[in-house]
Amino acid sequence: MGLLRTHQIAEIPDEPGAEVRIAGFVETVKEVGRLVFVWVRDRTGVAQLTLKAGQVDESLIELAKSLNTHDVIAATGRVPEKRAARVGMELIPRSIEVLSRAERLPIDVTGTVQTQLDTRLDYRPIDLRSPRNQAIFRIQHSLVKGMVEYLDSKGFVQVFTPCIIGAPSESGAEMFEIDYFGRKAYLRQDPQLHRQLLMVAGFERIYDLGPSWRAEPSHTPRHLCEHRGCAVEFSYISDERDVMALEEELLVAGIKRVLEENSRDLELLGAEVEVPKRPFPEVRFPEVYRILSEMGKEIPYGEDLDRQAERMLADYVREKYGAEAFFINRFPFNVKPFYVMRVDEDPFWARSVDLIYRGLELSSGGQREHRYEKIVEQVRLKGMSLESVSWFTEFFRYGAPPHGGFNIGIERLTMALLKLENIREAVLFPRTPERFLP
RNA sequence: GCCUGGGUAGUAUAGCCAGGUUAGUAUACCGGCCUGUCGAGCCGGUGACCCGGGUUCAAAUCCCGGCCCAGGCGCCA
Repeated sequence: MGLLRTHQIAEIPDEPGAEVRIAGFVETVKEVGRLVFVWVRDRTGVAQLTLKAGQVDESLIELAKSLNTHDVIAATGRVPEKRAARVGMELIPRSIEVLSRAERLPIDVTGTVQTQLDTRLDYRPIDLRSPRNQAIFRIQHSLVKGMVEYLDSKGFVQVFTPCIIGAPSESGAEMFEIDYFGRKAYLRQDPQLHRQLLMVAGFERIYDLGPSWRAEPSHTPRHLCEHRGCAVEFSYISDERDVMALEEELLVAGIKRVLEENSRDLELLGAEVEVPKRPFPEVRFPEVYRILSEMGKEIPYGEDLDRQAERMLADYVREKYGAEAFFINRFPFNVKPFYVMRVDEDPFWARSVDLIYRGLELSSGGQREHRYEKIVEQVRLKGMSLESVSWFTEFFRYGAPPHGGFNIGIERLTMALLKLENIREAVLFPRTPERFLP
């Protein structure tokens, strides 16, 4: 592929005498006496060019000595009779072509001196050259691929729902306001409501892979202003347990793909990954209050969990079930948005489910209310004006199947899977309250 | 948004509390030595106290203001 090179570095044949042309970034130039070693890295690995006086032209040795770290070069050479380089493949070069010169790098991408995340993000395209960073995104790719393959196998259709919406009707989080031809519009904070409208439309099984935006000035290692989600919605469920079962299988499918395809990347990152055992444990409200109380944490009846409570529940589940992934079900309706389905027999509680993995909230979801009168009632209970959400609610007058879904945060999942210390490591170009460049 | 901590060469850090030598170290970079390096080694060199104001004989160090960063909480994916 491509005429500039004949081989990617990992594909160089282990045949003495074979001539190949490779290209990549210069990783290091080392002079040992009159010997010169040049390490070249492409996305597949490292090769060493070995320049020995008498074996290659003097002018080539001079050129090699003049190379800078991260110059981009192409080199033609042959595989030596006896390979001495431990770093990877070795070539005796016949020619070296400098494709692009590099100034001294502003950050260390080798890991010899750890650069702080914020500085690395200032120079993100260069930071991303490190094998470690590339491993993160290859793994993320496999995760998403595994999930998509699973959904496809179950007949789900990938759809694209709007990112610009005309009314700030979803729950809680602040939205980014934009100028829409002189009118106010908003960037979605979740594809939630449009997914539901596709259930009204009779699509039955869909997923939307796309961005969401939160205008919250969150200063934590697990929040972004822009993140991606794998948002799933499907119809004809009997209750929220069907949603949980699907979510379990989805997560397992993604993680299995990573284990199948990324063993070297996982090793490079020192990440320990296991496929979570199914079924995932479930803890329910109001028992959650009792569990926490026994652990010494009092949350008033009917109130939401805080971060500490979430972590304590994760500890509880790990100890009791040995599980890293679990569900929290039946949240109090008063802490959830208007569209969730309440439990008919005890409407204080909602069929609303969070998925926690390695102590981190990966998704919210559950069964949605599909009965028009109930939706209207819940809008009123939330103190919202029916008018503000009628663009959504009105369609439920014309028939809607029972349905549910969830939205798994891709960056959160990547972060938890690889035990990254900061979610910004799991995004190419993170958007946080302080940063929207590069 | 509230709270806490921080800002010293390209990068990462020591020094600050207890103000006073040429601001130390690692790495990067430049030059030199070395014919098998692979975190190469050895020798030499370049290079820094976030900005503004104040206290003081003297400020990287103490005080005030600003800007920037990180983390905790809240919100959540």
